Amino acid sequence: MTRVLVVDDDRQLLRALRIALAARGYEVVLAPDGTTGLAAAQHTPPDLMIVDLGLPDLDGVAVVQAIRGWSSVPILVLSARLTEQSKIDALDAGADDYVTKPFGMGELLARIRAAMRRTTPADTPAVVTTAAFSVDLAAKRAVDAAGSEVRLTPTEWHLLEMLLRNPDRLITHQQLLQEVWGPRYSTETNYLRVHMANLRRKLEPDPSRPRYLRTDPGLGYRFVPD
Amino acid sequence: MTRVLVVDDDRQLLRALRIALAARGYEVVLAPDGTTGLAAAQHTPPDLMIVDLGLPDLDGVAVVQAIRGWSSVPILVLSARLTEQSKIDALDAGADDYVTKPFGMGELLARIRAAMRRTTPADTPAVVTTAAFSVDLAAKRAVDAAGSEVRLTPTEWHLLEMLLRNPDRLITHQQLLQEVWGPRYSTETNYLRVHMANLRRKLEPDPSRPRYLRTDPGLGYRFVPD
DNA sequence: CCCACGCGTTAAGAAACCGTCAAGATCCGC
DNA sequence: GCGGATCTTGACGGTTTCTTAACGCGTGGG
Repeated sequence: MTRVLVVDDDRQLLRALRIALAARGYEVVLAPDGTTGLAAAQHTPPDLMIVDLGLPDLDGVAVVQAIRGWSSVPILVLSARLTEQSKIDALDAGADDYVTKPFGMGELLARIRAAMRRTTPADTPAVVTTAAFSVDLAAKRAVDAAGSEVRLTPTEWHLLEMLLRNPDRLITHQQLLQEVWGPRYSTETNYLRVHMANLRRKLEPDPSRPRYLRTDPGLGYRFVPD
Repeated sequence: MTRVLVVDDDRQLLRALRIALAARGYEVVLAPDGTTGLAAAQHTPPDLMIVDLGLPDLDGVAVVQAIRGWSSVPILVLSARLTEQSKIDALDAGADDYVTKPFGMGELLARIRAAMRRTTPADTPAVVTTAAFSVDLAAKRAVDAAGSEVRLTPTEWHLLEMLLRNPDRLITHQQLLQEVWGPRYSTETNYLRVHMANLRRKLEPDPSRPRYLRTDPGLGYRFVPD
């Protein structure tokens, strides 16, 4: 899922953006000031950032420069400032686009789509490797220890991704079912057993004795790295 | 030198742009209408395009769509129109940015720099060769193993380019549909099946058993090099 | 000891998806 | 306008994937 980080101190705008973006299937992370925004960008790297120029602590341009020091994530700058120079400064600091308040939500969403469209190339490796298999979550590619390709179905990818993104952490039946099948299926633990068995058959050295995809009886599953 | 193609019918604006861009070291090509602009884009492929929405012959959106059929050159749209929908349409047609008239020359230049900054670093090899075919993405030329030329349609080029630029990497249905047909078509997986079949018939040694353009059922397609 | 329960395993039918084809519709140059 | 190329659209059968149900196994409690 595409993650969007919004850095803005206008609570009303934050709320509107969260609703509009979530409705389009984006994952939304909010930050009320520059410091929090920079921390969030490091902690949970977003696929796109929206930054207000008028922040309470740092200047928006400073935030853009700080991000550009280590990331090439698309940045969309918002501002109520009308001067041309502020636009030039923001764009030359490394912003990808500049939108003047007030703006229409439809336009902002279209600009987000335009920015996302440009960032397909091999950016995030997102590779998890163990002694028995190696999985590239971004490329949706899995290979076993011998190096031959392993084919996984959509459901298997979805399950595996949740587990691999949370190494050593228990993921409950409910969490898995809600994420993969939706909120109505939180009791169908049958599905989990079947698909986990398929995953193990494809990835575990000894499927009947899982080494990496472990069961926590009565609770859920977890991925245990080497 | 960076070549900029400006498509606009406002003589005064053309003149101002030519002077301002030339002063910054850009090579400038001017076109007074959409037809001339499209011809110029084919004849002398620019590194960036500036297109006015209100052209005498074609709609600017149509020009953007036509360009996007075979090229991913950055496109900056100019317009005096104020409606939000016209911005959304232009951006979704494949434009990279939208600037409302009247605008400051400094802002336009900053937006040009921002657009150029995004494209320059990630230049992928323009020629992809396998045992069965060889494709020159820049020259839009494909030849089979025997060396005879293969004719591909604009849609086929667009699809093939996305796959070839991301070897071994899965490209989802959504990504392909959004890139080639626009965000409104993200459910028309029918299109993909038809055009992928055509591509395979033209490029694969055994089209019914794809070796290079592979299907990941339920997910998307990927290009697997030798 | 027996039973209830959760888990892993398997297999078969249902559903979704894919490749293929061909008939319109549309767009293009001439 | 005309004719060719390209794209859209709908239908069909084959394949993959998902769902569903049944069974075996081990554990722990009665």
